[in-house]
Amino acid sequence: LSDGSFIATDRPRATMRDVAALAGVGLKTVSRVVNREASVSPELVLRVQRASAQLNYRPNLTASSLRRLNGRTATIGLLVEDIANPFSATLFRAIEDVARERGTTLLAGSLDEDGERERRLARDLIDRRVDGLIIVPAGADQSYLLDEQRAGTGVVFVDRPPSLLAADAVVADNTDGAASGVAQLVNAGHRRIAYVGDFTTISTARARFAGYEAALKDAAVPTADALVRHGVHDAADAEKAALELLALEHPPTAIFASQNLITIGVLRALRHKGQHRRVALVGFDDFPLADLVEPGVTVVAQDPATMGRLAAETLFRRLEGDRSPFRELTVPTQLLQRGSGEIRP
Amino acid sequence: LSDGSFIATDRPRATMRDVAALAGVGLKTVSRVVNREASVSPELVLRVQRASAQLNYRPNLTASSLRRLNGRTATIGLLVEDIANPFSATLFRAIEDVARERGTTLLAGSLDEDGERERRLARDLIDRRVDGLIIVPAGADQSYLLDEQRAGTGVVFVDRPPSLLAADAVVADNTDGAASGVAQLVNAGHRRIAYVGDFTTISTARARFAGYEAALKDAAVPTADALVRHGVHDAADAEKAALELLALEHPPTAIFASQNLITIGVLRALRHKGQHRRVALVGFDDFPLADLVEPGVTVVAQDPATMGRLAAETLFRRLEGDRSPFRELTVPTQLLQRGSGEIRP
DNA sequence: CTGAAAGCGCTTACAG
DNA sequence: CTGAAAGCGCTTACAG
Repeated sequence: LSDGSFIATDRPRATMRDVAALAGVGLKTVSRVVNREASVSPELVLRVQRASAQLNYRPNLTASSLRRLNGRTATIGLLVEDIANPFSATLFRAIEDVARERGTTLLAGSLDEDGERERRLARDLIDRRVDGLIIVPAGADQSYLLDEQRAGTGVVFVDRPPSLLAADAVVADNTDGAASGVAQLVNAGHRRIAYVGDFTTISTARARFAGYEAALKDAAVPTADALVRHGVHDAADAEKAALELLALEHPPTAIFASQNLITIGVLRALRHKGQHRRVALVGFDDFPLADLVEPGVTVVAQDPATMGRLAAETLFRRLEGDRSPFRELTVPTQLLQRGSGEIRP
Repeated sequence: LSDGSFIATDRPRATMRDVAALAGVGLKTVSRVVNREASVSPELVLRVQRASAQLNYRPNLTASSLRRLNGRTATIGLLVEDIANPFSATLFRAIEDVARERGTTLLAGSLDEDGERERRLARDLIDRRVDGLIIVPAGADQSYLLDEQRAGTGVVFVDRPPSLLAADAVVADNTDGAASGVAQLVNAGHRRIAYVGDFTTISTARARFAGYEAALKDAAVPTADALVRHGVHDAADAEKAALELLALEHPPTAIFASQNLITIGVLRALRHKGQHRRVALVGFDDFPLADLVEPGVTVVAQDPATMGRLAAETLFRRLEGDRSPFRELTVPTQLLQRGSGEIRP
């Protein structure tokens, strides 16, 4: 064990050639042993393994994939909104578990709703020759990936479908799910139901707003522009928007929030105003501890673990040669009644 | 836009050679343009760019790093406990932000406290020739990385220091932080303070337990084995352990939890038994919504964003040639009093 | 069962 | 300013 000073021998890494020389065999024999090809005599296998261990040899995967016929790197890329968001983190973990079974490693990045960054990071992953990409798209146009698809890279979208590109996608039942959440509020007796949602450039935000409108229409509840807030993206925005709604002359008696951070922000505003037991709240997308606050937060729960698993399985099927038509898989949501959505006006 | 059928031209990807041929220049000239080397005539630059665009050329980063002298791949590897845990996810995001400024991409994996998996995944990342590794170690021996360090790979540990290996590390002030949390409970008047903590194989769990013991000793409060539960790793374990503690003949009047999932599990048990306003609770590591439950959960908050940033900055300094002695950076924790820790016996 | 030669897509070292 | 040759560490295609 060192005394803490920096170790910098910069001892060069042993190559296959070095192992071959030490073992007294040809380069190709070392390659066979490393790749566990059967046809090597036990004695040579042993000599190669000894030399490998002695030199602490580690194969260079990037070099091997260069010459390999299929060019596969056993790497896939994942682009999400923000890895620090629990939805994205759960997606990552589910995809990681599927990838691990295939000996595949994940490159990942956060897009922060920036379409330009999406293109830049996707290009970066392509330049590293990932076998496939799983993307929560931020931009409004994914046609830049067409040539990539043609070159054989697997491309699967998750959470949001692609625009201007045909590809596989795994999404939640955003419209129906949102409608079920709003219907819950209607059934509790509410008529003044506010909507606090994300940028309308985001397809899921549009779909959820459509569900909100549909549920109101179904119940013959008139919509009111004053109760609708688009373009709210994080918890701080949402808290502000909710405070404004509560300050209206005719404030809402219930609020529907289009994603987890918005729900949390609205919740903070309700707490701040002491209205959390009086104004009903339903959020889209579940979040940790939603059941432990008082009252518990009623949510339309998505299933990000299933969405991630399905996206990864779809990608690997494509990489294994599946050429069937593209599919859009819809993962059901589930209304979890915990109290906040059952408050009556 | 396609009709939804699978596109599979498998049009081969254009290479630098193809671009050179189409532009009517030498291979090296294309390389110069791609790498933005100055000494190319404007006319040739234009021809190369036209040909590149026409062929939808994308450079192969793995091929370029192969021949490049420093062998750098502009990729770093991150191994955490579980990317779905908010602590790990925040760490990832902070490291990602530093890496992005350096044009570097992240490969990441979850270890689930499995030392064998740590070695396997670390080897996998090494075989992909990452420039550096940032690791939350799961195993009890990181000496397997010594040859890697010598070969020039940057290795930085975060959250937990390495064992049997000298390397840079960024950690929280686990012992002092835990002691401050337990001191809060002592100051509120408690004498029967339980400890619910993780596996003692985890160095941070040991350090936090040491803080618990030190705070009790400082206050001349005798320790009681019946009030100490080690080996609790997730929320379900913690809920069970807390229920057992509450069922003791002389149950604790306060509980100290050694990490975020344990705190949440203990909280569930207290709720379940209707004891959350009677039994005090302090947790190590903050978590979302800890301030929104009632009473708010008093925690010893870590700063995973700062820890991740410092770890990444340390790694990049090493990659840029810093040869100073290894350092262990300690990031302070902060006691956040929210109510649960201020409950009196 | 084994290995020498060629080549993957690029950068390096060198010559013009 | 430009490009032909050699080589990075490996796999392929082939010959023995």
